[in-house]
Amino acid sequence: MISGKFAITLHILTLLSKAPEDFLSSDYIAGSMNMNPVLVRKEIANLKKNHIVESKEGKNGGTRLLKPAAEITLNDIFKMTFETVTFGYSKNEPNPECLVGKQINQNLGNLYDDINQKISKQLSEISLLNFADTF
Amino acid sequence: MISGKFAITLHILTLLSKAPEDFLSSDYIAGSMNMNPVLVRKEIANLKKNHIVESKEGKNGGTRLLKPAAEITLNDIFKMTFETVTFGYSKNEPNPECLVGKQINQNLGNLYDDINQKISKQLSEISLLNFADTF
DNA sequence: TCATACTGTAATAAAATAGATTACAAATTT
DNA sequence: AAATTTGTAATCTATTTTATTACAGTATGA
Repeated sequence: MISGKFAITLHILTLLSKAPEDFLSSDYIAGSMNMNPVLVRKEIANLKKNHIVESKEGKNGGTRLLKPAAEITLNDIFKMTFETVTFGYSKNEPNPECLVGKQINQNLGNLYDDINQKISKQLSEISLLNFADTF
Repeated sequence: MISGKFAITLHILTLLSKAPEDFLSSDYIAGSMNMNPVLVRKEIANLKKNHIVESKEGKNGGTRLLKPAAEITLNDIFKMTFETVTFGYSKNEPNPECLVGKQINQNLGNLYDDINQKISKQLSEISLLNFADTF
């Protein structure tokens, strides 16, 4: 299983980018995604922490982008919703008596680092605007 | 969360590659990984389905590689343990009345396809032998 | 000013997935 | 024949993800 944070966040931002002046409510956004508004607000909290959006409380409140969609890359979104891509580690500590067990996590980490660099490069070449324009 | 299938399978194969003549038991392998032998046998079942290893039942039985470690790529392992890399989809069907909701999964899928191509290319350039040689 | 409509956030529950364990039949070796 | 190992099903436990409930705080505007 993989958490839907990236997909949810990108969905939120796509909606916001389509109406950059307006404050959209978490309820409206949740309606487009068919999910609970509280979860939307949680992802928005993360976006705020990263200075991508601002929110206004109270009646007619909601959330809007803090900067143009052209200046937000999918890599920015990736970084704030995943630490890294990994293909996983074994859950338990491997046996340190074993040559392979002793080093496997280090070597997997190196491999995953390389992959992440490539993914980040690719995602940094796509802006939110690029993505939103495909709708 | 992400399943450890890739990491577990790669660990198994690394061990097998270090003793390509011998049949290693699931119990021995599980010892190196500090995990349950039944789970090891399940991943081995997957490897057998993909003609990467063969097993022998009975006393002194176990598993060994069917082909040289140089001829197995990390992409082969990736393909048999993950369908694809995704950064996830929202769990629920999005709202088909919404322009964004209607298309989001398609557009995410396209993005993920592009990423998978790059990852596959990168992984196909690393053989099991290459990986095992770093131990 | 007061009802309304929002956000923010904590606490808890439910659902889904991953991993561990148990059990035992079948196969092979010695 | 005894011992060892795979193969696999069934079940249980742990962990993670998602949903829900609840409510305090804030802004709007009639």
